[in-house]
Parts: sequence; C-alpha cells; structure tokens
Amino acid sequence: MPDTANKKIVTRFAPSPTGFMHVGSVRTALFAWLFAKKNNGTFILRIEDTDKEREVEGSIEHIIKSLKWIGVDWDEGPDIGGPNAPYVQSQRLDTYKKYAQELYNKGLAYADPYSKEELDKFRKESEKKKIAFLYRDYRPENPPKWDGTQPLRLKISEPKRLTWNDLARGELSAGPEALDDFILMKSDGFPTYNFAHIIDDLYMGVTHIFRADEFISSTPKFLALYEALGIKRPEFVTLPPILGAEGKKKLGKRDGAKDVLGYKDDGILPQALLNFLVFIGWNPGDDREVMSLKEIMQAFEINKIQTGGGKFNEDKLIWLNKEYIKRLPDDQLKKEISDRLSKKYTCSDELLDRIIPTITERINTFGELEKYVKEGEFDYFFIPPTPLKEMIIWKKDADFEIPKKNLNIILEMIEKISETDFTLDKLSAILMPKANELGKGSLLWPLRVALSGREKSPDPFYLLSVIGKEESLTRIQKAINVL
RNA sequence: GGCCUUAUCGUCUAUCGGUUAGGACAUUGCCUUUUCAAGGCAAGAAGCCGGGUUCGACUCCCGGUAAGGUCACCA
Repeated sequence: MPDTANKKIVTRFAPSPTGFMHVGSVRTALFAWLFAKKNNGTFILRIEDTDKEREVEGSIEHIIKSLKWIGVDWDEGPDIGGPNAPYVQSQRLDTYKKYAQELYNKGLAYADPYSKEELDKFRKESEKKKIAFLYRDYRPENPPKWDGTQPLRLKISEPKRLTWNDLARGELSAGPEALDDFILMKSDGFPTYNFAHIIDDLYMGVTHIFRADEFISSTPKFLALYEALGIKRPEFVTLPPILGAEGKKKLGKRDGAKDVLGYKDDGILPQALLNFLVFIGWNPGDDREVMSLKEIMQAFEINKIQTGGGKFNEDKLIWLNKEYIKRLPDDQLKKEISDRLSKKYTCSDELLDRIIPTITERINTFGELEKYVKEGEFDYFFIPPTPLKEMIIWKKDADFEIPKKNLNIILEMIEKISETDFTLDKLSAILMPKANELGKGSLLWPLRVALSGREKSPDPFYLLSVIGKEESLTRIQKAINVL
C-alpha cells in the first residue's frame, strides 16, 4: 500500500528534453499541478535527460516557456532549485549509482553479459514460437561481475500476478508475463527511466504520480523495484489517453500533436487552452464548461478523472477560445487587438474603442484577426478604398436609378447631422425611419456598399459612426458619382 | 502473438439500479435594423453485441467484439 497518509501532497511533472511540449504532456502537467495547488502541496518540475541520444538542445528552455505561458508554476525545479536539487537527472548520477550498487551487492540485480545482437536473436526465437520474449528465460546462471560497463538488470525472483490500486482507475492487475528482468543502469552509466524516476520520486517525497496510461503496462516492474528497494510506493493516478481528431490513435507528435506554443501563435488564449485540456479526461460532474482556474481548482477531484480516451476536438477549443475572448477584460482585449492591427494600420485610441466590439464578434482567435488584417478585410474601417468597383460588379444589370436617388437623400440628411450626433444610437434614430419609408433594401444596401465597398459588412449605421461624418460624406458622394 | 486498458448522440461528456437517458461542440431550420458576423429559439442525433444477477439494468458480473496501449541499453 502507498505510504501517503497525513503527508503533504507532492506531485511532479517530469518531461524529457527531446523536443517541444505537445498538448498531451501539458495536460499531464496540468493535472499534477492542479492537484498539488488544490491541496496546498508542492509541485516539482524535473528534467529526465537520461537518454543523451534523443536529447534536443534548447528543449528545457522550451518546456519552461510553454509551462509558464499556460500558467503552470512550480515550487521546485531546475531553474529555481529547491531542497532536493538538482532537478536534472544527468546531474544526479551519483545517487542512482549508489542505489544500483546497493541492489547489486544484495544480489537483487546482476550484470547483463549479452550483446545487442544476442538479445535480438533471443527475441526472434520467441517471436517464432509466438510467445512473449522474457529476458528472465535467458537469465545467465553465472553473470559476470558488474563493473559499470554492462547493463545492470533487476532480478525478478518470483514472477507472479500483481494487483494494485490506481486512484483514477481503481483496481488494476497484470499477469507474470508483465514482469521481467529490466535494465536499471545502461552501459553508458546512465540510469533508465524505469529506475531513475523511482529514485527521484523517493528523494523528492513525491506522493502522487500523475501519468499517461501507457505506463500501466510497466507498473509491475515499478512495483518489483519498490519492493527490492524496500520502499513504499506513491499513489498512481493514471490519465486516459488523448486521441488524435482523425484516427483513434493516441495523439503523439507524429500524428500532428502540436507544440503548445503553436497555439499561442494561433492566437489561442492560455486560459482557454488550459480549460480545454483539463476537460479532456476530466469534468466537474455538472454542466459547467467554461471555468476559471479558481473554479477548476475547487472542483478538481481525482475520482472524476475519466477512464476512456478522448479525442482532441479543435472545434471545441476554438469555441472555448471565443468564450474567453468575450470574457477578456477590456484593457487586455484592447492590447491583443491593437498589437495585431498595428502591423498594418495606425489607429487612434478612440477609433480602437469604437471598432473593438465588431472585431471581437467576428473572430474566434486572434490569429484570425491577423489573417483579416493581412487580407485587408478591415480596410474599410481605416482607409477609404474605392468601393465603387465592387458595387458595379455586384449588380451589373441592375437599375441604379433608385439607389442613386436614395443615396442623394441620405447624403443630404447626413450633412445636416452634427458631429456630436454622429453616434450609432443617434444615427439609427435619425436615419432608420427614412430607411423604413424608402424601403430598407433599396437604401441600406447601397449605403452599405458605398461605405464599405463590400457586399458584406457590419451594419451601415455602425459604419457611419466608425468612419465619421467627413469620410462618410466623401464615400457616399463617390458612390453617387459613379452610379 | 502475450499481457494490459477502454467502450453513452458525429465529438466531449452527465447518469454512481428505477430519468421522456441531461448538457456542450458540430450540423440543420427559424427569428432579429433584409448582407456578413454575433445573438435568440428550435430540431435531428447515443447506451457495441450476447448471456446472466435483479421486481427492474446504460449502470453490477461473465463471454464475445472492436479500438487503444505495451512488450527498447526511449521516456
């Protein structure tokens, strides 16, 4: 049984620096972090860099940047240290060696004399016989003395069926086939993940291990190691897999799992991604979907963690992002929008205030805004384009007599409206009765096209209020001249 | 192939033996200062199959089936 009674909760996130952070990893980090925070516990960031071949330079910085962006912080970690530093496995080799030596001295581990070629041969033999390959079937009777240059394997003395409890899954078990003499120390002097993470979790006092469900299969090995070391295990909390949107396979880098920072570039808000990710494999049990971090933390319970896998549904993420955009405080919204508009336009603070509501209801992500800016979709707000071209194309064969007449009428009316009355409310109040009188269709569309140069645009009264009296008159006059 | 895990609308899910099986995304239709967007309203849409247990199973048990994971000197 785990030894977690009355202990301060300690969880960790332990990525390996092999590239960018994808959403699956972040989701695991999120769960561990949420649980620690909720319980006033400690959350540790630890770097598992025991595979020097797969290591990608710059990964650690990237991991830290990704976690910080989404809002995860840690109490102990490689960048800030802590009571059990260092938090990078390659800097803890002495510790692993000490424990490895101890296991070896006790006769619980032994040196592996086989070459990779020999092992491959054994594997093929098993494959031919259609049975699972087990190293222990080939265990050397008189293994050589371990000098650190051979792999060190744990000796499974008594293969048997093991049953254990998982806080999220309940009772799990595996047959003796799942238990084999696995490698603790590699011939390059580095520990394997299987060995190192257990030693580190022990040292760092980790009470709850949040992990993805591919680790269920190797749990019997961990259990054997805990026993060999004579230590109580932490609690296991196994998360369901995240499946790719297209197939049914686990979402991995190869299946298009994106770099979390890619979502940042797409203009997804970190709070939205956090909310979305937490909801893959967890929900509060009621109808709430858009939840603040505080609410999520309050509602977070391990027993509400899902057992079945969930697909990564980007549509829902986009929807959620829109919900978050709507809820964004005014100053933040203004900053996000003006940052992107300023790439092409210079607009006054006042203009910005007027156009933000329309922009906000037209975008789901800030990345879309960037696209619109690039394609000139908002030009009519800022720069007077030549609207007439599109107008003519739009109704080539139409009779323009009535639109022209109506535009003249509206032009005269607008000339009489004072600058101070050039607001959406006032303009609507003054012009709408006329539009009703003349027929909405025969006034509103010519006006819209004259003002925006497009068939599709926001409400023409709104456009008037945005571009102002002078520019409105100019645009309408231009349209009349061409008709 | 062995071992393991999982299984409710297209998707994410609620239900912890008794419900007209609820919500959200997506879809479709309707409404609104005749467009676009947003918003409002509405509709269609689900318990993998077969056995048990029980007065009663989506829910518990068993067996299939399907999907996924894992069997590395990767993590």
